[in-house]
Amino acid sequence: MKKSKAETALTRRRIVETAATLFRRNGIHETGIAEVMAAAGLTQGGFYRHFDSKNQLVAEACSVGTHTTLTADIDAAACPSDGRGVLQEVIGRYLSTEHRDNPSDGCMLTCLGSELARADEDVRAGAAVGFKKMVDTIAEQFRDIEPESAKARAVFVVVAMIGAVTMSRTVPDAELSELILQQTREHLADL
Amino acid sequence: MKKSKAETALTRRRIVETAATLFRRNGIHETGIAEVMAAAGLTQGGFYRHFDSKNQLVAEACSVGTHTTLTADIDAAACPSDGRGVLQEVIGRYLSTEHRDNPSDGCMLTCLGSELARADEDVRAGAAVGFKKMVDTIAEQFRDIEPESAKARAVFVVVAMIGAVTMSRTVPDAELSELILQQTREHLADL
DNA sequence: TGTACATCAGTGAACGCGCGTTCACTGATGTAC
DNA sequence: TGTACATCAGTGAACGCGCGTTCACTGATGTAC
Repeated sequence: MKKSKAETALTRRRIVETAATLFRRNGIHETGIAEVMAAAGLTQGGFYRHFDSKNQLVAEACSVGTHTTLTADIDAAACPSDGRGVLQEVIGRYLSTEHRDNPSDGCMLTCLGSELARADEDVRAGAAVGFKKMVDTIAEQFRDIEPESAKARAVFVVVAMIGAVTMSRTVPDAELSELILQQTREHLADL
Repeated sequence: MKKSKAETALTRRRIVETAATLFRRNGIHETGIAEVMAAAGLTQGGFYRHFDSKNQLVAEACSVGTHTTLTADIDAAACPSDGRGVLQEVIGRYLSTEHRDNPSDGCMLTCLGSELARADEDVRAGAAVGFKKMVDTIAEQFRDIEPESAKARAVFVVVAMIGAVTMSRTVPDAELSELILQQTREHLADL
């Protein structure tokens, strides 16, 4: 059963990406090793050939999985279909009902926010890497102000978006959920 | 060992409040029945005399525990020490390092945000009650605009605050954590 | 180039622990007479 | 008011299940000669 190094690395990456998706969908604690491995087309026994512990997987999945979506969205938004700016497009996508309703394809920070806040420093450091990338990506769009101010403003935009999507997923009242997204879109557009 | 009705009700409330504190500190999944009961000065066996399941406790703890702190803070802020308005005072307290560093005394929505987003509808409904109270409390402070607009604005304020405190707890970088709180304070003050 | 051995990714079962839940039992209080 | 019984909050042990982790084993690939 020995695999080539390239194949092993590929398998490892597949496990991390599968885990990131499942963590987003069901949370870290609710996602078991066996479930991750099965979803990756493997059996649980093989897990420890790639990782020392579940916690190591969590840390990797968080640093890899946090920014992927936003980055992909930025790329897609780089040439927005309508006349709106890139920033509007990114904010609009993040605060969309699609993002709200599809956590497993979405932003990890929103899906795991409060779980990450209580996690090991390793895991939190991984999440922070993703957070900083999000901030930088947004900050780049504030071209008319100084870099320092742009970063500060981007920090606010990112945390407001995270809070908004989290709460829009929490309230069962559909109207209120919409209001949360819409209000956040409007207030952030005013910056 | 039979207790009077009043005593039983008191015990039940103590269990709910103890649970709310532990949930805030360690999360729902990480907090066991036995731990809650021990912290309330009881043994685990008695739990099911008061509740049908852990989930029922979670739902109650969320609806009770979500707004307590903010409400208490509003009351305390009703006569702010310095010249600032009540709104500034409330926002300042929510976005303080004290609140960030003491989750067990703080807002449940921030502590459990992403866990709540994936919870049963019962639990989410309980959390939504708390969320709406927070929004109403903030909206009352926007006296110069129409109630509808005030509510809409308050929704944004609340979700931004929740996102900010959650992320300020996540990033291990102390400077960035401060920046998150400070920027959110400033941007919300501008409303 | 061909052969023999070492490596190690992956398998599938088992272990051990924690946690939600159940249960037989206790004994103080409430209730019926 | 006093007595006998029923109730039920609380105890402490046990059950059963799921999950993280371990382990003996397999067999295809890499490596040494």
